[in-house]
Amino acid sequence: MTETATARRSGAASRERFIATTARLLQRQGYAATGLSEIVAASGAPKGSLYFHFPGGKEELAAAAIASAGAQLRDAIATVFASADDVAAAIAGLIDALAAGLAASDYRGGCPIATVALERAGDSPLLRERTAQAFDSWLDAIAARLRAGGLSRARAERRALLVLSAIEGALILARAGRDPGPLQAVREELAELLA
Amino acid sequence: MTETATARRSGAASRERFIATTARLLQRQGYAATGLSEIVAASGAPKGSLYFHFPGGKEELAAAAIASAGAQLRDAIATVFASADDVAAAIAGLIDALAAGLAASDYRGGCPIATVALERAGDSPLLRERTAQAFDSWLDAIAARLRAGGLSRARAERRALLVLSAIEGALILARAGRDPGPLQAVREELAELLA
DNA sequence: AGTATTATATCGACCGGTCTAGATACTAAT
DNA sequence: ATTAGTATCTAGACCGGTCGATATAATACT
Repeated sequence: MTETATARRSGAASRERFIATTARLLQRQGYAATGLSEIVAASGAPKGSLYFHFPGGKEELAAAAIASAGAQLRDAIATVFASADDVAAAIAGLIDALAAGLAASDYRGGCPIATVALERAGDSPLLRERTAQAFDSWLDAIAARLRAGGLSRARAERRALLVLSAIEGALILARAGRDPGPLQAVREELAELLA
Repeated sequence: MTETATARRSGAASRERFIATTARLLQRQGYAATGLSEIVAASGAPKGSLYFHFPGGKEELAAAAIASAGAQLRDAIATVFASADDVAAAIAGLIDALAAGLAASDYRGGCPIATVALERAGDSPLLRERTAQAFDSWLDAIAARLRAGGLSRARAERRALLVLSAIEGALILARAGRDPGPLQAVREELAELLA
């Protein structure tokens, strides 16, 4: 209840470092391939600290990392959308930003949560739920922009599903092929559809 | 070169069993979470046999499983397409078949190779290449159908990328949400676009 | 006899997780 | 204002279990 200030500040800092490190590793290699030792080493902290901040172990840490990465991308989507004139430009801008990030990571980045979603959806209800929530938050952002562009609520939600699905799929294809082509194709096809 | 017949037949049979078992496990839990012990146990074979058939170990076995699953889905796509009157019906039929398979697996199935593609694209050139080849073979099948529907080669290839991307993405969203909604939305939106 | 295949035992390395000890910093009583 | 007390957080050793991989022997077939 009565919480000490400075002790918590330092503690919260290393907690955030754990989350950020984990999010990056999960994005690149998924859940099962990311060991706690690797997380601890990359965070520059001992293993005991990790289990102080995340008593639930790897799963709780991953859940926090997924939530963090989900919120971060949701904000990034909102930022891109805010500086776009029309719906087509908004989607194109989002895809371009994702394509740039993917290439910058030498095709190791991609969606920050898709890998974990696929790996753990069947076995971890917690992670399944967290990934689903992140996807939903992105869908909400896209659908809101589509509604602002004149679509009805139902149509906007349906179309947002197409847009996000196409982007997620294109990120997979681009990563497997080490080629931004799929993202460009999706951008152009969606531009036609949205026009 | 001179290969014995019956010994190889029995050997080839267990080789196929390894591949089929591995393909199923990779689809459901990915590469890193699937142990060789699990594969061996599910195959009903000893571990020594596995390393006789796949001296390259886990990676070679996974590559064979990916190739097998890729060819199998390519054939399934061709089958669905063959019994569809127009392009829109062909795509809708494919999505319906995938949605049915996903629900039948209690949302554990999905794309047989996407998880491995995301997990290992950055670390295993062999698996990256194999997953990319499988995606390409599906793209070819879809593009061929689109060309038969009247599109030019370039437009068909671009649109096939959108179609496959949207399907792959919808499979992720559906799995994370345990809900066929994303697949249905993509089917309906694509039907409009293709009409 | 000779090769192909199976079968099992075992390897070192690393897995996620737990434990205890110690350092740090804020609280509260005097 | 000092200091004893307490909660927070760090630190690293350590656990049983499982990982992918290998070695060697036995079996089946030509």
